[in-house]
Amino acid sequence: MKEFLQVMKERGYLHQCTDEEGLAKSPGPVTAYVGYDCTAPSLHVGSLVSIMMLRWLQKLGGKPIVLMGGGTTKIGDPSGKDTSRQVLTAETIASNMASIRTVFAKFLAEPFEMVNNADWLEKLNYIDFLRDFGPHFTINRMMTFDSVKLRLDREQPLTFLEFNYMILQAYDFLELSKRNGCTLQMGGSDQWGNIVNGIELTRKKAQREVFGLTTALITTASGAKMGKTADGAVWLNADQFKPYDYWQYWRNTEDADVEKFLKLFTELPLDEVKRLAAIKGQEINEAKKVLATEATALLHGREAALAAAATAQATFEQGATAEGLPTIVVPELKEGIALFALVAKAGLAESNSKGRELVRGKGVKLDDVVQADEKYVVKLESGQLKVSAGKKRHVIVKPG
RNA sequence: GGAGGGGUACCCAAGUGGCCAAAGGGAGCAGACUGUAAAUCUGCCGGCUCUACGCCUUCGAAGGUUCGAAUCCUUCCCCCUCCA
Repeated sequence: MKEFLQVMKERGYLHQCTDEEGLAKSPGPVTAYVGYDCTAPSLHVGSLVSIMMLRWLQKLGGKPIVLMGGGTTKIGDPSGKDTSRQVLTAETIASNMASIRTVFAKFLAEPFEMVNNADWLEKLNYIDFLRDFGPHFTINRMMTFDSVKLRLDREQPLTFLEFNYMILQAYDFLELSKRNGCTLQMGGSDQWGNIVNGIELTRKKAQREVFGLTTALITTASGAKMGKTADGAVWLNADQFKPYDYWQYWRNTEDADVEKFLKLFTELPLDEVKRLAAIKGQEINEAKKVLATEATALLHGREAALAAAATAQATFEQGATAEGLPTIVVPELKEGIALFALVAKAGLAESNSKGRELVRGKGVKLDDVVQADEKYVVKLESGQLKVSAGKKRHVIVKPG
């Protein structure tokens, strides 16, 4: 356990821990869990930090539990949010959960526990639950937690439904400590309050000493939250975010973040990380490529990572029309199609109007040549053409 | 229940009868510079198409006044502050 904490600290995961010394002294393999929402069909890179923690835990002999919030997602966590979450249907939650599961199989070795809190939360009887657990939570105390306080301070409504979320999450911890001998809950810093509640409840109801550990919210050096790109969130599921795009995401890391990300999102030894991070100027791009390949390999496998790296190299460094770029068949090419329409067809712009704007703004290249006339007619009987929007988005189009 | 203040585009925020698809900022996209980085500068930035200065939808909701309303009137909904 000591070793795990050591790694957490060295690699920059650790933000707060309820009792570091106590946790370090835990005998035997520690069982720890992280809870995940099922609000979307995929997790995004924001969740990656905690997934990596579970991975490290397992590598170092601990037992990771992945808790799927099938029950709590029906309530909606108010932490860090200004407005209530939209209520999802049970079907949506179930299908999201199934989709999210696949990611963990890539990061964790079998066997690992995966549980769904709907299994116990949905069995609860309201009156019994209130009587058993209600007395352990005071409103006074709950009002002091950030998730509640922030909402109130900002004069945003907090519904009773959401107010109950932290109680249910606390109950999860108690339940897991009983059924799985779980003694540690990990999560993002916004989960601190929820985690602390769980620890207290477990102590009161089960007389067990359990621990909490949080990570700092990971932001880029320029202060932006991680995980946003031109096309939205950086999803972990391959069907929503292609390995190549994932590789690109890491490749585009800011200089100032390279070291931090290498530590958090790859498993390279620290001296190797240090060596890579020491590179200055243009050469730091080499470090970014390593970061991209290593991070992609963890999620999508080394083969996919290397393929992405090769595609990127061909596209950016040789200016070639690389394999691996998305290819779209546009039959209209035979007849000739206006450039703005082609851009839209190729998925590089949302509509013809957007296509025009992009072309006018000198954002479109045909086989690496800028073509700023939106009405330029592209005609292609056979073969293929590379259409680029900006520097990073490329598509191959062919007539058939 | 009483008295005030407020609800504007993805977010913040101006606008208080025509010049308003609506200032400014942020975010986003593109360009320049670079290193597929950051910072900076420039352009675009409600939507759509036949790109016209055209059409459609927007200033909490519904009606009304007016040639014309985000702006005035009426009713309603929601939020905030103070009082009870």
